[in-house]
Amino acid sequence: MPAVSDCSNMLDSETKAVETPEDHAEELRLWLRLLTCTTLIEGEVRGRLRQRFDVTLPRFDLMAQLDKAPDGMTLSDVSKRMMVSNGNVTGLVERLVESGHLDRRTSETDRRVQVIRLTKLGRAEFRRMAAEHETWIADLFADLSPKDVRELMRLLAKTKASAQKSAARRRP
Amino acid sequence: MPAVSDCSNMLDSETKAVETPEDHAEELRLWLRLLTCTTLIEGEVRGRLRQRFDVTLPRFDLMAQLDKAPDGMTLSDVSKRMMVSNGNVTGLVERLVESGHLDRRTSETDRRVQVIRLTKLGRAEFRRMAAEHETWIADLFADLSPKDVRELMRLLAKTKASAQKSAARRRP
DNA sequence: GGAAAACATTTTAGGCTTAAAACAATTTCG
DNA sequence: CGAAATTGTTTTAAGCCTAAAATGTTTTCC
Repeated sequence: MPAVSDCSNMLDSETKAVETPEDHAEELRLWLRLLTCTTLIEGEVRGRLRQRFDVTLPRFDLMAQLDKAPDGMTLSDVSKRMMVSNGNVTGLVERLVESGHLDRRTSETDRRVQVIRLTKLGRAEFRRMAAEHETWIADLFADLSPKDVRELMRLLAKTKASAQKSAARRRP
Repeated sequence: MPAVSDCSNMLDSETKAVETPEDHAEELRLWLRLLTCTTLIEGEVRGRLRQRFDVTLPRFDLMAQLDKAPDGMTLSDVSKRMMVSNGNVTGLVERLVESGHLDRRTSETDRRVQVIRLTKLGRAEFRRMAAEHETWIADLFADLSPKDVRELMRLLAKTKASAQKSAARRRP
C-alpha cells in the first residue's frame, strides 16, 4: 500500500489539505508524553510539599513568585506569571494573608491595584521549603545528563515559542 | 573565583554534600519550563474545547481513554491512566453518565467493579472533537521539525523514567 | 470455614480553578 | 471637561481535584 499521505507527498499543498487529512499522530503522542511527565512530577512535588510542610502546591508557587520580587507584585502580575485566572489569585492570596504569610496593601498611586509581599514569616518558611524542593527536583531529573538538560531546555523553548505563536494566531 | 562546588570537585563525596550544597538551578529551570509549556498548551486546548464544543478538558480526556477501550474500563483503570484520584473519576463519570455520554454497569464477575463505556452518542461526539483536537495540537507544535519531535519524545521518555524511579525510591 | 488483608469505589471536607459578570478606578480622547 | 474605553480586582456559579475515611466485596491463608 503506497503511503500517499506521508511527508514525501507535498507537491500540491493546495489540494492536499482537503483531500488527505494529515497525520499528526506523532505530535499527539508528544503532547501526551509532555503531559504525563508534568503530571507525574507535579503530583510528586505536591505530595512531598503536603507531607513535609503541610502546604499546597499552589500556595508554594505563589510564594515562589513573591520571593523573586522583594518589592511585591500586583495581583495581575501574579496571575500572569502563574498563568492562572484572576479570581484564582484572589482566593489564594486571601488564604495566605489569613495564615500570616502574605502582606497585602492597596497601591497609593492607583487605588485599583493591590500589592502583595511575603511577610517575614512567609519568606522564612518559603526559603526553608524551597531549599528542600530544589533537591526533590534534582532527584526527579537525576537520570538526565547535563547535555540532556540543555537539549531539553532548548527544545522546550522552541515548543513554548511555537505554542505561543499558535495561541496568538487564534486570539490576535 | 574558583568553582569549588562544580561537578569537577567530586573527590570527597562523603563530606561534600554537607559542606557545599549542590547547585541544581538548571534542573529547577528545566522543571519550570516544562511546567510552562504544559500549562500553556493545556490552557489553549481547554479554551478551544469549551468554545468549539462546550466541553471541559477533563471530560474530553476521560472520553479519550474510553475511546481506546471498546470493551470498557473499570474506574480504577481510568484513574490510573489519567493519573487522577479515584474520587475525581467518580464525579466525572457521574456527570458524563448524566449527560448520556457514558454507560456504566456493575461487573457481573466482581460486584466491586464498575465498568464504563462510551455510549453511541459519546463515541460520536468524541470522534468529532478528537479530529479537530488533533489539528490544534499539530498547530501548537507546528514550529518543531520532525527531528525535534523525535528528540523531544526521546528526552521526555528519559525524563519520565527518571521521575518514576525517583518516586519509587520514596514510596517503595 | 472464617478472620484478616486487599481491593474497588464512594463519600467527605476542604481547597483549587475557571469563565463570565460585576464593580471600581484610571486613562483616553473627542 | 466628561463620556467611553480600559484596567485591576472581586464575585459568582459551576465544576475539578485531592487526601483520607468509610463502605462494600473479594481474596488470602490459617
